[in-house]
Amino acid sequence: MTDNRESIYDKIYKIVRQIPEGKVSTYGRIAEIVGGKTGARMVGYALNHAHLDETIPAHRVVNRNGLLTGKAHFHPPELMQQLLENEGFVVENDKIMNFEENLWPEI
DNA sequence: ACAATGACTCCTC
DNA sequence: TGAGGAGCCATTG
Repeated sequence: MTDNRESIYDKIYKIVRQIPEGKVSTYGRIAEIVGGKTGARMVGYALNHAHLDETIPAHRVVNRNGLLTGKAHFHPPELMQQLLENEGFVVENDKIMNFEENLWPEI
């Protein structure tokens, strides 16, 4: 927010935007990439503001279980699952089944 | 400055 | 196996 370096949100947005199509990532993973003291909660908090930016594929970010925890914040909530399924993901019971195979970044 | 909240994660029962 | 509580960092009132 302040002019101090890039806010953690800026970093998080950058990372999320770098997620290639057909891939997904987790909050904790992004937090690790961002480094610093940023925690998984901050990633989710940042994405909460991200919904204002269409360039941020927030639907590709799920919790470590692959569960669509943030689907309720979409317009409509089903949009998240739709987008994921549209990219070739198998979403069942609000959970991505093959997210581990398409997890990003590649370890 | 303090307390409360949140799209998380981990540990324990 | 499933449910509950604590820890975690940053933002907001």
